[in-house]
Amino acid sequence: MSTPSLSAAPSFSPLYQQIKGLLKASLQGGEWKPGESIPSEIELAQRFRVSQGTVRKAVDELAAENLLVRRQGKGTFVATHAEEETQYRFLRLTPDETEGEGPVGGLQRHLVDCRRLRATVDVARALGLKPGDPVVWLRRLLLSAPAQPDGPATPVVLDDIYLHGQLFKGLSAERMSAYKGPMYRLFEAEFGVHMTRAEEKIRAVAADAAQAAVLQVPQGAPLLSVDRLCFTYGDKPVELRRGVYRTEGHHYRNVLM
Amino acid sequence: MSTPSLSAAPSFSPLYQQIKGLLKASLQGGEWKPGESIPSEIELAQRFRVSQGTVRKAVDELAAENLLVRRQGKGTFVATHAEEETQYRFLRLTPDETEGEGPVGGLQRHLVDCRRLRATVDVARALGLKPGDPVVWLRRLLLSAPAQPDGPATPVVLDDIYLHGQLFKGLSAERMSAYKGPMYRLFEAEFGVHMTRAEEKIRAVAADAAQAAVLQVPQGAPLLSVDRLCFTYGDKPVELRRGVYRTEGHHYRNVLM
DNA sequence: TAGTGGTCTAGACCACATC
DNA sequence: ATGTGGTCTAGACCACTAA
Repeated sequence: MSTPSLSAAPSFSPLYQQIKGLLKASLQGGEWKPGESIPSEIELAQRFRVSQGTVRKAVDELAAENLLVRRQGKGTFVATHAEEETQYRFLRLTPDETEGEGPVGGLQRHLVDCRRLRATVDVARALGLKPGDPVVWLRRLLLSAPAQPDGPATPVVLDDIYLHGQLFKGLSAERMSAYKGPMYRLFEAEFGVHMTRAEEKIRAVAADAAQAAVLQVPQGAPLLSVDRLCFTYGDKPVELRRGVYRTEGHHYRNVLM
Repeated sequence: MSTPSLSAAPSFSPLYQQIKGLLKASLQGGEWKPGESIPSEIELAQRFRVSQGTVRKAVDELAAENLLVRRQGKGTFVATHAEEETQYRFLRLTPDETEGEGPVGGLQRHLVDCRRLRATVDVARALGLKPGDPVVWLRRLLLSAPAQPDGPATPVVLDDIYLHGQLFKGLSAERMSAYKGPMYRLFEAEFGVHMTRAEEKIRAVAADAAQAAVLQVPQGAPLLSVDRLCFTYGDKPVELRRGVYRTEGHHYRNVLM
């Protein structure tokens, strides 16, 4: 391989970046599903006619972006929301006393409502749709494990979730309730939509009457408002989530580097 | 170099990890100051008696952690809070209308107070001190640029800052006010303390009387409470910052991967 | 034992900044 | 022209996993 180059690659970027793009395209195209293994580095090197080191650098970056997961001795796998470690990858709410950095443990999920609606202007804009396009709307509640066993669980999160209507066609309250695992795992398993990345906008708001009733706080009590826009492969927005969090006993944790 | 190994390295970890540790130690020890360049990869490779590729991997990781900054053709530099790009590296508050992902621009800083105090129990615990140990306390206000030029600036952030007393001995209101640049740059320049990392705990709270007055909101209005613990080299905690943010017109932005 | 990812080396060449 | 980081290769060997 005297002059390494991809056969028909007009763009002028490093080889490993081009490989990375091809791998991303394969992920987006569904050549490898979440949880599956991708070909070994040697195979990929042969396929793309580059050295193993170049493939390695591409895979390294995709692993750093949490699109792939490397496991020594076993292979490289497509990231999924199925594993224990990544259950609540996007939920940054943590009990106050916890020292172990872990996310909130022992949450109960409760689906309040699920309907098919037409996108409002702001929802449409966030999801890249036109106003009036179909969306799926979910409302669900998260309750933290009770202090004593058999004690009452306290509600901590109320989420309003808007999903891209085309991608989540058959979603219903029944299918949601039947599923035991985390929501993003269900989205992968039932609709083939893997969430890769999210952006959140956080504000402090006063609880309105409805929120106050559900979260068992006085009306006007301060709540954390978390607007999350969640993307799948190709940075395509597919979920808008408006959550309000109770932050007595819990907090939103973040690390800055 | 037939059998690559560090002369006296009893631990059993990859070479590049050991190199990384040595580089970190040099940063912590002040061999290279923020903004300065470190030796070239070739020099480091000779010093540590490893190949350039091994040094490269160590430096890559330190650059990923924002401890070093690579500049092609120029060299590798110790990260600093002086550059434009990293001015407000740790401030995640953003104007609502902004599309460009940038942090809040055109902020006015106003120092309200500055005293030497004795650490309370919680401050001491956060900073790794004993209760009663000396700390420096700062209160400062951030005001966003006015809508119209010559219009009134609106207060958006009220920070209470507690600093490790030993490290910030000569800090005074005068020195703070005299300094034009960002606070973390002053800390580097005047006290040799570079902030490497921070952890934040975010809650929604109701404005008390004092906060309401300063931030020009009604008492009881919801505010974002941001508790930041900031670390220097060696993960040593040196600053505890309790901020309350107004979030009408601004929001705390976060990206989840 | 074979296959995977992980580490390390040595050397070539490219892109960028500076003199 | 020189020195820096950036890319790419080829090959050796190690560590882990599974059959």
